[in-house]
Amino acid sequence: MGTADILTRRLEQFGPLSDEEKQVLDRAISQVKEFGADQDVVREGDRPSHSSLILEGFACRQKHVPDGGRQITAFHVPGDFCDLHSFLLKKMDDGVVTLTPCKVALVPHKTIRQITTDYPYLTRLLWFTTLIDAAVHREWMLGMGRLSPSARTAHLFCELFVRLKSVGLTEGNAYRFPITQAELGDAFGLSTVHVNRTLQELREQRVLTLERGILTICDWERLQEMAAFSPDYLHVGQKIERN
Amino acid sequence: MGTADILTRRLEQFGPLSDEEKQVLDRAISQVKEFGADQDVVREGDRPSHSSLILEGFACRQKHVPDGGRQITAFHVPGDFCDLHSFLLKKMDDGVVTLTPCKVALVPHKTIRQITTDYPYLTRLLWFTTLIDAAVHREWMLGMGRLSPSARTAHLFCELFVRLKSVGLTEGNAYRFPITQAELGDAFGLSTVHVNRTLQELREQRVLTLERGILTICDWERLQEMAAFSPDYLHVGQKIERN
DNA sequence: CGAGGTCTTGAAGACGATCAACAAACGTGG
DNA sequence: CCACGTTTGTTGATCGTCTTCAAGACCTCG
Repeated sequence: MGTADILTRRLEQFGPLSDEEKQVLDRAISQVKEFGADQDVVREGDRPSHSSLILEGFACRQKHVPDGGRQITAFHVPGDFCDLHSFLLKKMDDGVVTLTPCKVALVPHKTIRQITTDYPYLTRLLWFTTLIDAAVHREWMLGMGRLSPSARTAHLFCELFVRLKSVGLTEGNAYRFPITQAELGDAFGLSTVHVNRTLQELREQRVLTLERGILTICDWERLQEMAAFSPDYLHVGQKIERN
Repeated sequence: MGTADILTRRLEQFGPLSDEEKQVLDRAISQVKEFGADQDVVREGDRPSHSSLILEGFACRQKHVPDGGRQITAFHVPGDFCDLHSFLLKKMDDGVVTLTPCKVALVPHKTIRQITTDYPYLTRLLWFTTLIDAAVHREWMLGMGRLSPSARTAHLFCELFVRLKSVGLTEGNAYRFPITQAELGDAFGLSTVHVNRTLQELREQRVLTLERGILTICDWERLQEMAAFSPDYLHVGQKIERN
């Protein structure tokens, strides 16, 4: 097993893989690329010839708005195939940007195409991961449209806890959270100032602490409750049948 | 050709279909169901055994919020496979509700599974449509997070014009728009009152009229400009290669 | 013609944005 | 290891936007 280790582990969450399938995934990676923080992995409007799998670090997807601002549409953590959609969509409607230094594996679209022809089960697994992305989008829409800023913030912390735990990147009830308040604002549709005040509110309620890039959940039950969070939409541990 | 006509026409937009593939799609429909307005097609939390294709009428997808409200996450028009994602996601994270009386075709998940095994090209086309759904979600997030209410509203009118045109449901620069202001509010994350005032603003600017459920675009250029609309994300007319 | 839903209007108040200034943390090089 | 500069986080005050509540007008369909 090479660098595809994290990809096989991620997909195995959703169903067992044969040795052959694991090899196919391992060989699918053509290259591993390193990025610094705040660098473009793929730009909005690009037509990439490969998709990117995050091996290490945090990244996000974003769309620009005419006046110079941006909307962050997703956060990505190791194991995420952050632009798998470009395999079929061709032209990127959003861009991928690193939030921290990242190690990224590249998988040529040609290889993915071959997988869709020869490995229907792997295809369903890959399709499945893009459907989860869409489910996360919907949950974010709910947050932006109908939840209070504090609920929205609490919700993100819940979501990331579940997602990071599923790839082994939590320590107890804490995890690394290297996202700045300005970036949170761009994700929530709030000003940086308001994000700051919202975080203070969560701290005052003693449901979490956030110091030096480490987020610690003090009261998981109450955090979920404040966020109206249910992990169902993340589909962790759901199995796709092989046949 | 039977009721799958609209499905083949929709998918043919994205690449040619062989006679065999058309037949497969035609036979995939197990049943056609009629719904009145404001009826559940699939409920949030359901585990349906089939997916629904809208043949006639308008529908939406929605998520409930604890306090009794809802967030509409998508509008659906004829030709849309509104819950294709339930094929792999199993448990619905959102619900499908009709906005007007609808005719809906049901396609068993078992049949879709078979297609993913035997027809890789059809599979890619179907996957593609779910990726467009996700791209629309992202565009809505941009609207909710970063666009003014009037831009958001203008954007929806642009989007629906392009989508309805692609299935032949526009007449000149007008189309049927049976969505109430309360429903728009649930989609935009705005109060009904504010939606009303926003529509007045658009009318005063003479870019559109909306009377008796007919939306007429008076100034397409300016409407797009106000909305920062570019149809790219809808990928109409993009072709998927067969091999 | 009447009833229910939808649209419209006004006024009050809550909420979040913006601006500006300062504090704290971080990292980089001396 | 400390000094310094830059980025990130924090605070207060003001202003505009959107919500809420409540009432009335307008459709539309039986």
